[in-house]
Amino acid sequence: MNLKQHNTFSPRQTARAIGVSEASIKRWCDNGKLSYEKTVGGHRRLSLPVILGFIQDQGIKLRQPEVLDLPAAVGPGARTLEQACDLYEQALEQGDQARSLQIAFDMRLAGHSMAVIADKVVAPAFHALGERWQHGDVEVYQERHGVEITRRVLLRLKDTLVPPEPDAPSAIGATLSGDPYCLPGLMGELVLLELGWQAKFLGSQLPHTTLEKAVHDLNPSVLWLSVSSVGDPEAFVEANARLYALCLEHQCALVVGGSALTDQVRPRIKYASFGDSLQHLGAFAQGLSVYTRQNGHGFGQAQF
Amino acid sequence: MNLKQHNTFSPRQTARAIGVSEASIKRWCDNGKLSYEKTVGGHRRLSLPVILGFIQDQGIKLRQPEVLDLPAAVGPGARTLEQACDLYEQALEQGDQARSLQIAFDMRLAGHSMAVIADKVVAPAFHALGERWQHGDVEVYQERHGVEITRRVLLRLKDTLVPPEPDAPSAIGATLSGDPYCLPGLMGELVLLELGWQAKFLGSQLPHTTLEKAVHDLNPSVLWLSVSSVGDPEAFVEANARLYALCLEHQCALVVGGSALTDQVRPRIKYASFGDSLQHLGAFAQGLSVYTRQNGHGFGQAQF
DNA sequence: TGATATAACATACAAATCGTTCATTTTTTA
DNA sequence: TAAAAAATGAACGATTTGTATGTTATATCA
Repeated sequence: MNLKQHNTFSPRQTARAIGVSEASIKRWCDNGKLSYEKTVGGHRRLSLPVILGFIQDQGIKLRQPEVLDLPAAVGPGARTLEQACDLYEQALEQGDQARSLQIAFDMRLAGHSMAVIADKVVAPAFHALGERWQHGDVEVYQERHGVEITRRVLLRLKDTLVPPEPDAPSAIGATLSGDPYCLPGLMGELVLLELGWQAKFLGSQLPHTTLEKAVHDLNPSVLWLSVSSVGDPEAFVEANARLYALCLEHQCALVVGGSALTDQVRPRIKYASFGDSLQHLGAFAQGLSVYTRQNGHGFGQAQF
Repeated sequence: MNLKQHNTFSPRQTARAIGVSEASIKRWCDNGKLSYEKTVGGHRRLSLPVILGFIQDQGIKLRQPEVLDLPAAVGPGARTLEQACDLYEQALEQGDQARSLQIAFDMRLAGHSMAVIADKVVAPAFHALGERWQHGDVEVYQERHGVEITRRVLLRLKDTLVPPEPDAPSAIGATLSGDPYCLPGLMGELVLLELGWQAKFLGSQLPHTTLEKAVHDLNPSVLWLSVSSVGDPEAFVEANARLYALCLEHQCALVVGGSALTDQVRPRIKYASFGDSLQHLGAFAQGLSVYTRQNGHGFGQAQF
């Protein structure tokens, strides 16, 4: 934390807030358009009144006003994934979509994969939100709004991915009836898209019968099931067994994962791969596509 | 990596997209035909809503939509709203997101309001999809995937709207417990945004108690409830009564609408306004903001 | 305190935009 | 139809902007 420098900002922070490049800020400082002070080492420090006066004079918009509200919490974005998670949770709690988006983009710029962002930032942020709800610090509407916000953030992130090749392997994902949680499924789509797959998240609460139809019609290489909630365990196990058999028949790998697959349920279900996290899903998909590239199309699934 | 967060465009990009010379764009800016913002150094920046509004007013068409990150034509354009609805339904059935997006943008560029697109294209397309499902022509997974696709289309459409002013009246929307249909709520958000409101769709399946908290915390001028499905009618009537009372207290207009409000249910619920369609919601919001503008802030709701 | 990672410095460079002028095309007017 | 007016497109050097580089300052942590 940088607590010594209240109310002064680095060129980078200022640049982020205004929405221009760092170089421009420095130029304007040197031109005299922006007044500033120097540290003993020669670093520029800008005061809040100066920045606000500047944007008033020039008629510019503050693209990220929150950057100036929280000087301690910014820099090139959050340094660590944990910090990013905290900030993201905070942004969701405040219903601040712009800030949520910025945090997510910062992580992207820092080079983190979709899987890491999903596993280390988004998922734990919601976990923390749930904890705070149990303690009465957070209302349900805040959590739900957070889901809406995150959905939009994820779709924005999707636009940063290169579109898959037409001949890329395809995957479809869904949650089964009784499981209304759509975010893990959506994040799964992003993870697979990032790896070059043609991934489609079909939606949540799909009856297993229609998923069978989907496998039959779309003939994907992978079917991933996100399981965040299991309504009736017996029905789930039954649905899983039928899906597994169908996938075998269609040379499709069935991947399951999610927080609801506890030690009691997991032994009873069948799958080609099980993943605790989205990173697992990504790793499996990557291994699979390497395998098929080496051996041509059509692969068994006993190997996995 | 393309990580642009603010979609503003330079005169050159705008020129390429419209198919005119860069000089013309600059002239139109200086003539006041195109509103724009200036950077500190005097470079012009144009926003997407401004550009789209301009081409609507002038009756020109986008030669190269892809320059503005808009969907390029991939099939026949629709002439009428009915045609668009048919094509949209077809695209959903095929799980073709690009096509859905293009149809929606065609309508948008043709000058149709969000409310009209929602009422005349999206809603009837899903109605038709439901009909075809009953006849066994369409699977559940296709309808669900259509919901996912439409969610993304709506989000993209949102980018074509002018961002609300900070002092604009605010509205929050949601669906109550037992109602998982989120699309009408989302479309409501777009309709209100188009009219200049600060609108937030909080999500679906919200318990009425947390909505009461939300009204208390966020203090909106309007709470709109989308009702596409009513689980327990008694509970719904009870929740509605409590929300109505709370809204009265907070000078907040309660607007309800949705296909589940049949003649049997409607007489039993209380509201400031009832709407069969999103056009109704828009009309009510517009009337309300005119009224408040004339009479200052703080308005009763008996008038509505 | 000292080692290490991150951020800021100064500088240079490439790309895009600015304002302006002028030739060309299109539209309006006589 | 011909002339006048208006709109458009292209070109120019000057300016602004963003990115990349190697070096120095600051912050963090043991």
